[in-house]
Amino acid sequence: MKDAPPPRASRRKASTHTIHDVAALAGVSSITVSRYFNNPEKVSVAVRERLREIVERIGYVPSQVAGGLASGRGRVVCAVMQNIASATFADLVKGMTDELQASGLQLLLANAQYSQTLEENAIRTFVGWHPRALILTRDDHTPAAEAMLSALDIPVVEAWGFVDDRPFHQVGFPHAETGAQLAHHFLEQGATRVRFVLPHIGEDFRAAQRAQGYAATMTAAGLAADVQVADVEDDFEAGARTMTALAAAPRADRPQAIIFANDNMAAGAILHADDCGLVLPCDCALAGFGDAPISVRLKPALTTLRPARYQIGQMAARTVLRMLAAPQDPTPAPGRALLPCELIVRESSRLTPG
Amino acid sequence: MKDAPPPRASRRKASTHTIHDVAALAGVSSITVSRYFNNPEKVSVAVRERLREIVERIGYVPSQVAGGLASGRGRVVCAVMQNIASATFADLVKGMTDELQASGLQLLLANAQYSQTLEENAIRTFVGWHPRALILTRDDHTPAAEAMLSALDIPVVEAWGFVDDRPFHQVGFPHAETGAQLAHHFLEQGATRVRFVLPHIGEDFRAAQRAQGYAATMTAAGLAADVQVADVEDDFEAGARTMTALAAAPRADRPQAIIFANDNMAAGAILHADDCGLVLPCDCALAGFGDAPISVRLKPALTTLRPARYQIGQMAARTVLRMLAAPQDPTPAPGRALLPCELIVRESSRLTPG
DNA sequence: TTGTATGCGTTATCAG
DNA sequence: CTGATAACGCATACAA
Repeated sequence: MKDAPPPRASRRKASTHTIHDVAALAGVSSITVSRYFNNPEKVSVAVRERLREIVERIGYVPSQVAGGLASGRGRVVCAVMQNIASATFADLVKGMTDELQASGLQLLLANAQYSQTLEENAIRTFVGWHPRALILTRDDHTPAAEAMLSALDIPVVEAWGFVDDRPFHQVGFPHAETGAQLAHHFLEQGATRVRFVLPHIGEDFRAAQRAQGYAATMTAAGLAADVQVADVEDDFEAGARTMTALAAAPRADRPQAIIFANDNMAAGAILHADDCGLVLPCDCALAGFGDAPISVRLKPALTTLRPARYQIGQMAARTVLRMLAAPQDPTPAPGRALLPCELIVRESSRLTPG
Repeated sequence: MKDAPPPRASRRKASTHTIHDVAALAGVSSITVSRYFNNPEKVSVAVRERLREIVERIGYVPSQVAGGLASGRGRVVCAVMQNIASATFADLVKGMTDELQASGLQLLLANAQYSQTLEENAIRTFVGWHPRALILTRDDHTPAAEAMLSALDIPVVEAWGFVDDRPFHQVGFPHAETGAQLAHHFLEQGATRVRFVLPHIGEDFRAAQRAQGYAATMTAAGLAADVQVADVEDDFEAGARTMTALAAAPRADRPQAIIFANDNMAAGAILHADDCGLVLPCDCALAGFGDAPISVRLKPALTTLRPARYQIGQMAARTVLRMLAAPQDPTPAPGRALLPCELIVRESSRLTPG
């Protein structure tokens, strides 16, 4: 038989109320307070009202940390983005938070800057938070990341892209196809020389996918694929330089149309064309990607593709919610949500016959 | 004397490794594993190496939830933003995450859409996460929110603005002053009729602060303050309509210069001026706010103010880190970091004499 | 340098 | 409808 251990110094932080404080004030046990928050209907109306008043008065808020530990299911969803400084990021995040908030789920964000390694690090960090679900924004991960994902045993959504044969939910659109779409748009108008301009030393692998779709379409049509990579970081400047170079080239060598990997490059081109003595779209037809707010205001207005950014974020979150609400389905078939990426035809892409 | 209670069903989730699994595999006690993560130097090199191998092999990641609960200090910093869809949001968030990440702190974000009530809700939610610090992006809160903030007893940073006599750390710049700065810019050129155009039914209270600074300057100069509010949501459209109205007004009634509350409105105006038969800046000088990437490319290039967005996010995070690193200072004087908001003078604001 | 005992604030289980 | 008890996974205090 052991002696009673000596009392130890307590580490209670006096500054915060606990469920026990509320229980004591109400003259009930703490589990009743727990139920008041999680299953109010299982608490009598009288007690409920008393608790409501006390909680209100002392400003008690249940600890997500303790609750998450005890229940084994925290209220956290994690998302790894690729470019936290882009408009795409903002719209996706808004879509996700708007949708998750109502369910009391907290979104944790990380930035991978288009890097597989940074994505792996982010996932590793997130694992420590025991999230209920994970939202990723690419479909090619490091082997280590793939291993963690399958070991996690939680819903995983790959948003923004849309590919086949993945073990995870897909919410987005096929990027290569959008490149093909723009190529077709020009081929249908009779173009034979169409160029694709990628941003500087490509971090953005989606842009590269669009370029591939373009190239495949050109090749299939028996035409030459002409993919160029910008030599400056700034997208506007890159577009402007493309125009300068175009004006300097002999007319016969010029492409009849240029597809820019994003609207910023195209805008830079349009705003600089006049300085180069080029008249758009006569001297060269243009298209972009992303439907930036400014694009419709440019002269000529920019033809572009409009991805459903907000809706993709929203749908990714909905997919998560659906999976969490569903009964314990062991390995459900991954959901596939194909969201629109609409071709917006404006003046800039009108090809001059001949 | 009571009977031994019957054994209860365990709720262990088999799917995740714990610190005990690692300890068992290494033949040490679990506290040693805990130390390996938190104070590696207190563990012998031999054990350290063994643990490193095991952790790597089974892919163990410490639970932030359990750790946070046990230590009473989770690795969380919370931030309430005002407009999650804006470029400002993206830059601020990037500055904060870049800075916090190295310290292993996780940033939790919420969106308040310029609403005090939504901010209060967000703070209430965050309280449940027991964050180490809180970053806000306004300085006027509801009484309830103020009450929670003082009860929290953690560092609170108010970022983006910069006001006096607040109990919390300030990181940003005084917005009213920037409005005054633009007003002066035109007054110094001899302007007497300067207009300020606010975006539609103002959610953005910062824009209103800039307008106040403008108005005060005009009044002080003995001139009339002329603040107009856009009648459409879309900023580009609002700017365009401003030009249309300007062209329709008799020349003598026209302002000599217009300050737009943001660059998007100014861009809309510049892109539409030609359609109205207006020549800028001769017919009217223009200025904006925010230094959008496109602004320098416009014809004429747009005069604007360039707030140090990324640096404000970074400095807000640094302030948090500094406070957390500092010893238990009970109520330190709030820090005050005044970050630059630079006037970028370009062609659009050149006033035509006479 | 390592281990033991205890508690963080909440919820799951089982009993009334 | 309510309550007693034992986890949840880890870190702190203290002892060896």
